[in-house]
Amino acid sequence: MLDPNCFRGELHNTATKLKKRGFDLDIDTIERLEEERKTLQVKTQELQNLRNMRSKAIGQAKAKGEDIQPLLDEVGDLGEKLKDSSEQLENVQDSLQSIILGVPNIPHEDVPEGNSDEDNVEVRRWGTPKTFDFQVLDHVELGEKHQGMDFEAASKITGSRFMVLKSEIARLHRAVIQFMLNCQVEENGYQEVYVPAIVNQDSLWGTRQLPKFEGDQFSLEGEHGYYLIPTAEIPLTNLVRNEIIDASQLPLKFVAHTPCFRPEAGSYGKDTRGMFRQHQFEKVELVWIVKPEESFAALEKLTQHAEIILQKLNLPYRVVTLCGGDLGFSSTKTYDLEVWLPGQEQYREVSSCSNMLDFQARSLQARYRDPETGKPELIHTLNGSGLAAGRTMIAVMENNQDEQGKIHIPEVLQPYMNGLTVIG
RNA sequence: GGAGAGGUGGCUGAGUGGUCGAAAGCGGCGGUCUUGAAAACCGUUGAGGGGAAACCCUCCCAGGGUUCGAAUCCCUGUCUCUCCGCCA
Repeated sequence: MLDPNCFRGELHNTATKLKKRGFDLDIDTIERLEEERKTLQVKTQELQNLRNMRSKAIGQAKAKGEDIQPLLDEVGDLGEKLKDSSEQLENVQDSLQSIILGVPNIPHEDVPEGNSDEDNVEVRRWGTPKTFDFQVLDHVELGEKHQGMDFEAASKITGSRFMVLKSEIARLHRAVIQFMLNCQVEENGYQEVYVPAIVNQDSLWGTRQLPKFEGDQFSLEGEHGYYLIPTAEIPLTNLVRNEIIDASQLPLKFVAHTPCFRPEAGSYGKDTRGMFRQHQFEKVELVWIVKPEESFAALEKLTQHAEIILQKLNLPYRVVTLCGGDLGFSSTKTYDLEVWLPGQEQYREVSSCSNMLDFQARSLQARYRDPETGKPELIHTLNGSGLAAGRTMIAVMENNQDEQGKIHIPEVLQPYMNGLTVIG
């Protein structure tokens, strides 16, 4: 959530900045509620002060053995008034809060104008899409050719948007994950973390999937109010919830491999073919916890760390900056990595790297102690996929096929395939 | 799953319904002493919020309740620990 001060003196400025992402701030309502809040809060606190003083006086009188009855009479209807006032205050604060919780992060000034992914701006390209002098197969055809993908089995076992992988393809999938994880741990200095794939509501509030995006998670039956994670960003970022971190510990760089679960509501008819968009998929996630002044430099590094994976796999890709309208709720700036898929003849998303500034940290109450002032300050959080495993595997399959439909294993993956160089 | 014990500041750990936001110790910071350091000694040191300000409010796991007044009493939840059972 945004700093409450964004809704006081800064209100009009905030509203202007939010327009970039197509968000309309209800200025009039906020101004009215703020006014009421101020009056009621001052009044309530005065009454509390009065109560505290009276109670104290009663305590002192009793200690001296004096008669406290006159003092008790004096209290009168103070309790009623206080209750009344604090209830009103609570109502106003709830109204304000529910507005504020629905307000997304302010886009960074670098973020391009625009409404949809068509307005995203390409930053750079790496590699050149190979030209094939034969009819390329997409990953579904390749997978079925090698008896490595069984979508019918998956829909029998569960339903649509699930998959069964077998044999070398299943192993290739695992190889991609191991490779990515090892690379981030051994070469880029990440701390490997194993986390729960089921989280409680507090964690979802912390990273702001709740209250606004309840429908984007699978919730579990039972009295716990648990959810399946749509991304490891949630458990990883919540590691620092309610913590005051020593400045010397920063930056924290976490990497984890987890399954991710997404209902994909609202994407009917989109990417229905193959394993591009699934209800369950594997992902290696990168999360940084940094000092505020370091977060934009961190975003560049984090993005590079995701890119290195694609480079080592020799997969052509491009990097785009998301425009205001395409930006995620909590992000101030996001780079998407899009890998070339010969089967679709287009660049498709395999990673999304975002700087959340203090937007999540505020609801997480995640802070560090500033050595200068000795005071706790909100940290900044960042996250990015490094990378989505299934989509990366698709790209490996499609980009490394030959005329016979054989899949050539990239060198860096061969050690994870027991030395296998080609499938088929 | 059954039985019991507990959750207090950065940490350990006291706390009788009434100046308790909380003793003490450790740690941190500042100082005295020292050529320097250590030791010793002295001082200081929780978080969040409101208000133009003086100053005030809230917070002792969470949420309710009792009371003029709750860290302290009651209820519910939650987590941790110990024992038993079960188990990968």
